[in-house]
Amino acid sequence: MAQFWKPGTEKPEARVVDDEEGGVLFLPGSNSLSSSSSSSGYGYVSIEKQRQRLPVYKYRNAILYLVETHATTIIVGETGSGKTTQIPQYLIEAGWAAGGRLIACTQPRRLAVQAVASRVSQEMGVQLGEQVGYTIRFEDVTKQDVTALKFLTDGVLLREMMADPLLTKYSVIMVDEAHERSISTDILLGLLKKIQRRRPELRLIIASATIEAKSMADFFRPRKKRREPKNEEIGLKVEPAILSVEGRGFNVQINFAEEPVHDYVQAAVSTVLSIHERESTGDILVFLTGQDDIDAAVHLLNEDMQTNGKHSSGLVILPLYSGLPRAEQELVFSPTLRGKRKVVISTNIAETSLTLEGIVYVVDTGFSKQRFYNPISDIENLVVAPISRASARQRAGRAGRVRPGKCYRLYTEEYFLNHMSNEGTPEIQRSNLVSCVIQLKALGIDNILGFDWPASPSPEAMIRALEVLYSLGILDDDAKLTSPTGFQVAEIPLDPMISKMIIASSQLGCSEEIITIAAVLSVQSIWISGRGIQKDSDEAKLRFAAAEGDHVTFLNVYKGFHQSGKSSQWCHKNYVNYHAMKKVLEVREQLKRIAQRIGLVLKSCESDMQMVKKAVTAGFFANACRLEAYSHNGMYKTLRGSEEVYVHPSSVLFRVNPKWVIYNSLVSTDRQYMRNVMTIDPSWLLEAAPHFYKLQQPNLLH
DNA sequence: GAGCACTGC
Repeated sequence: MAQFWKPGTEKPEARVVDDEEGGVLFLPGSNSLSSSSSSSGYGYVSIEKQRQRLPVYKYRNAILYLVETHATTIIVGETGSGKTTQIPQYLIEAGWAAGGRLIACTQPRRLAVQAVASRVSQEMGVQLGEQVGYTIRFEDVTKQDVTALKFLTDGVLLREMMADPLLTKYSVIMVDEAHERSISTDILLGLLKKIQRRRPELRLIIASATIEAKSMADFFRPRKKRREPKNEEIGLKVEPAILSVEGRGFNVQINFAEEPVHDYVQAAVSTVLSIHERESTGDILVFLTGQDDIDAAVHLLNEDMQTNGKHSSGLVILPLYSGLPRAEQELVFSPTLRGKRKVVISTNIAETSLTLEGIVYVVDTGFSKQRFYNPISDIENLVVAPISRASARQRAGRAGRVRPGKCYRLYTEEYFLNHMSNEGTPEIQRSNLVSCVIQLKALGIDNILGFDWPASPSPEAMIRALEVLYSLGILDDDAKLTSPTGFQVAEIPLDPMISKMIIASSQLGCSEEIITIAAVLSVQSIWISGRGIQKDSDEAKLRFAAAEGDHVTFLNVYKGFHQSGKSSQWCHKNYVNYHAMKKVLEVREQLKRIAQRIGLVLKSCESDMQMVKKAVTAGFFANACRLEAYSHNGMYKTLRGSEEVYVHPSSVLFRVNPKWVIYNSLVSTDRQYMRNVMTIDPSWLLEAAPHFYKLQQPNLLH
């Protein structure tokens, strides 16, 4: 059997080990770290002890061995295993950051990056931003030549590849939460596999919470034809290694519905009441699909408390979704008072992004809202759809964080076993691909259809993305990035249609204004909304409303905000979201820096809104619509696909219904609503995209 | 007169 080096400060030597089993090594609890050797005080020992109690600790040597001897190591670790905070430290201790090299650990979310980096720097007893640092958009807390371990979002690592396509400064890259299969994780995995061929010494660690490790291993296993002789030469195994680390969650008892449930909101409410009546103390977490469902459930529970107080007294009912104002969101983290039971009614935000302590009961309706993309109509839709078994397990796990818990699934076991999919569809197969195609093109990957994806998007979606980018003048006849437009668009971290609008504004002399509009469009909403203040906020909005539509209205709001000295009171008074405006300022500054770097002209057109509108049209001509001549209910048809659409009631052009408009995006509910709408002169469409309109349908614009 | 699951550069 293999011999192991003593963990310590020296980098382990590469060694070839007889391993007939084929790469998978499982080695529980046989090693010990000489922990006392470097203890320098009580606090340090205590942290060291804590570290050793984590389940991942007993795999320390096994993990280091696998990383040393395998190009790719896949680690399946349940929540609480400690993999995210410990493995990067093991790598440092083993010398992977020696000689000025860097260790990277990616996360899908900004908050996770900050939290983990801060935790790890504490454990190592170093100042955050020195040896341990992090990088997220707008924030680079690292120090050149000092930082050895860097946490970052996978999106930031993708951006870094544009400057350094082989990521040469990294010796090990750990991709965490790979099971979530976000678009940027999937692109990153595809690219890292490519990098491995050019940089055989690079080590990858793919960390995932679910057992789909096998399909991940299949992905990273090189095709038989082109075996990697280079790797074999340096004693590296190309076969990915897989290692499982148990978690530290408590047992969760699963209860299924006996019969299929018809009204899941009502069923969720009854389940909460019966838990409250029959079960011992402990908070309840309910998973619903969206704001509508959640408000309805909150209402039903409150009603019950009033009419039937006996059953529901002592319940503290708290909604939770991302659109909720920050202060209300934070209520879910406040400790439960004695004799009270907290009921958090949440969207999927509590499945991954937020972790609630004290949850003992989970009610899982089996549904969530998911994005789907139709490449034929080029429309993204948000639909309520059944979750996957992996999601259901994740939801149930939320009940076992503090003590053994219970999960109530509002669907039958038969349904769970025979009708739920094992894993959800990866995001890349449910999305518009324009941004992702641009990123790959910018990295010199021209054959998009032949790219080795962890999960391939449909050819229809890829072709549609190529068409859209061609019509925007970003790709040429050979599907290569155009110069300079295509290369400039790739540098701007926004949807290509918005980037195109910015580039056009540089030529039209209104880039200051357009960059403001781009920044506003990239935040969720700059308005404060909510029940009870609707009328007031609508009235406030009218103070800024421009006849040209929402885009120019945004300019008015920004101007007012700027003149007020960026005051939060001004925002409050005008029903404008102060946090959103601060984000607008940040994005705006970043866009200005990028614009200057790629040679755009920063210039204001003062009050010439015609230029602003032409620039918007240059990016969004494909979203042009005409009011139906005999329509009395404000029905529009898109010029491109004759889809029936309406102005969204939140738009300043609602009920104004000008004949010609373009929109920024569509939301589909019972109708398709255009969000962020602007009036246009139809002749601009031919000007902006002659090939797109004139050639297609010559009589369209009359 | 309606609504935005969740991220990210």
